[in-house]
Amino acid sequence: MIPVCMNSFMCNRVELPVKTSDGSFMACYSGEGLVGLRFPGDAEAGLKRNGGAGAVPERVRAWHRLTADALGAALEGREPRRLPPLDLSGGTLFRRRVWGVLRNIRAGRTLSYGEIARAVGRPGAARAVGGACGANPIPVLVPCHRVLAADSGLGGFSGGLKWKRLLLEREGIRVRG
DNA sequence: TCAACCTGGTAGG
DNA sequence: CCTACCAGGTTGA
Repeated sequence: MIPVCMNSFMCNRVELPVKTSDGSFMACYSGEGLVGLRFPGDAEAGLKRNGGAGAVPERVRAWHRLTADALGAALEGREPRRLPPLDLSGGTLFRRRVWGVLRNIRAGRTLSYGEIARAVGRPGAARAVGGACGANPIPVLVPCHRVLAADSGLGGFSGGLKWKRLLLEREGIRVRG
């Protein structure tokens, strides 16, 4: 018997919109959980494979409800009470470690890229941490926006710095500039 | 092997 | 405070 799926990258994916007061986000699910979240307007229609070909499994709909609730809370600057399972298997070991640290930064708090580098045992890898943040497939819920430069500067944000500013603002964090 | 990155630290105006 | 510069870890091509 051939396994149906050895890794999430090979699996069919389902994309569902999350309507919020800040626009319509797009959530993407694998067989393991939420694999991606895109900001409103982000084209990148990439690897979607469901194509409306079938009904969305109940399990995925349940995850999606959790996603919608969590995103709603996060956009208000609150800590989501519950998250759907996150499928972060698409990342390298280093990146998954970094994302793990990100998930432990609570709303209203921040860390610097260098601090995270030290936290994962790679003191000199601050820049690589930036790369890992940029590769984060689930922004907002995996809060890469809570990472600032060592001088408290804003740093970067692949989703657009306006979003980073907005998210930090909602959490009551003032950024210089 | 190489260049691209969401860096950090130092040195100089 | 600001610009210039470079060492630096990880990744994907």
